[in-house]
Amino acid sequence: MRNYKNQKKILLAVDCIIFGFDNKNLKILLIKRDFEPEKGHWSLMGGFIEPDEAIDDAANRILNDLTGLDNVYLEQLRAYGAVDRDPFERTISIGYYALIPISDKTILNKEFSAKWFNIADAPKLIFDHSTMVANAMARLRRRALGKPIGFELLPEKFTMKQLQTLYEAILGEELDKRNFINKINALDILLKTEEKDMNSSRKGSFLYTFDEVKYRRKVEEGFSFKL
Amino acid sequence: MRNYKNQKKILLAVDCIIFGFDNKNLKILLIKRDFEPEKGHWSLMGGFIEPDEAIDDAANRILNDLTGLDNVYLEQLRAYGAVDRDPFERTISIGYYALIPISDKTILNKEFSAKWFNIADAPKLIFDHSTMVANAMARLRRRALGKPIGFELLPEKFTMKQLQTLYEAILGEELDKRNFINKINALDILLKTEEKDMNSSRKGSFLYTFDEVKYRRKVEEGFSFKL
DNA sequence: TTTAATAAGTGCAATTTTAACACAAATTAA
DNA sequence: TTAATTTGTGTTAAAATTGCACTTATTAAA
Repeated sequence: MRNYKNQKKILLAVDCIIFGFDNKNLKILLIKRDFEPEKGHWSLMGGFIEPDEAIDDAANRILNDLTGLDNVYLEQLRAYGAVDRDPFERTISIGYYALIPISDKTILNKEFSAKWFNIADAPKLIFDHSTMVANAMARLRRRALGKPIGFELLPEKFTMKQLQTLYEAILGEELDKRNFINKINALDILLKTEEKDMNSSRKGSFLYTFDEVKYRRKVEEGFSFKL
Repeated sequence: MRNYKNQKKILLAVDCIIFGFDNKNLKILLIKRDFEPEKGHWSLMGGFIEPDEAIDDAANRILNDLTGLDNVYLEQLRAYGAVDRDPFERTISIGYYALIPISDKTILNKEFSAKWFNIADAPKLIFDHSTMVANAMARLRRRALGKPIGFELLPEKFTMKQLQTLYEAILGEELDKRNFINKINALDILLKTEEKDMNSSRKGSFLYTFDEVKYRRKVEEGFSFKL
């Protein structure tokens, strides 16, 4: 240290762990890398940070490049900086995890040959990307226990079952239906609509939406959820 | 993205939030910056990352530069990357927080004019360093609720009172003595020695040490502490 | 039209965890 | 000998969590 002169600069990248939920499983969006090294292998979506670009902006840009989406839920995980993590050239990467809905409306940029994978079925990833995914999963799990989750991952209207399945997918364990409903209701963030979803059962199940104001308030406050 | 050519490199730094405990208050170690910009102002200890150096190694090196200590508890916080966070030159910084004992044996490198401050009394810091400290505090608080803490911050032998005071300093609230002792004992990580510390009271209070094996096991396992 | 099948919807009791609380014991300085 | 100080110790009430089973609505099939 002492001053800025003679300090060497380093390549800086962002890699995005993009989570989605298909009403059944938690998934991640991976791309097939089209340049060396590791060309043709599965990878997180990533890109380099420009000198005049905030890290958060770079993450948003990179995510938009792939999905066309803006205003996505995006949160920094941490920096990954082993010297040889990228064998081609020293690159430090900052991991971000994103939550997006899996929707027909979202058109993925063809250029990247992206594909959704169930977390459990994900292929081997390049570099330290598998570590990033594992870290992101742990982070998402912690987040689900301390703040409401689902707004970013579920369709606008959803059934109680879907919400429970989402929690189960994130936490990796089965939850008791009655206890789950009691706890979610205690949070007071849901609005029950008059509508029923008739696809899942003969009886049909009521659709809910999030009360966005209350939801956001709970996100701020946080809580300690024992599901 | 697409390839590595024409990608611009960026200056990368590490800044350390160094926590200590003087048996009374939680403190942070700050330095007086001796170069521009912001020369003469209080700052976190920091330095640049070398091209052939892992980020973790850089953090250890920088901490060692100031304290002479090795094998310090050091954990990455996150990366700070606003474009103008350092007005002199675009620099992305990765924050690390460290836990070290405040001891007479530790000789601080004079060159940095370092000084311990109570968290509450800390001066205004340069750049976004105050944000880093706030983030580190929040992280430390969360850590204290999920894993044992104290091994890195307390002297080898300590009283129950000291441990409680440490928790109170980290959590920022007073704790009930009896409940605290019950919970700590339930963790089963302490060894009671025969010795008493006679400084704090006429009666004297028993000294404890950590059972390092059990302590480390609990660090791995984690728990959910409601103090 | 009746019956069978399916998932939705609903509450309570037992257990565990957490929170609140006060006084006696040991020691030394006055 | 007395006063002052901090240590050390359990119980009880309240709150949170867990485990558990039957009825309802509806449609597809018989």
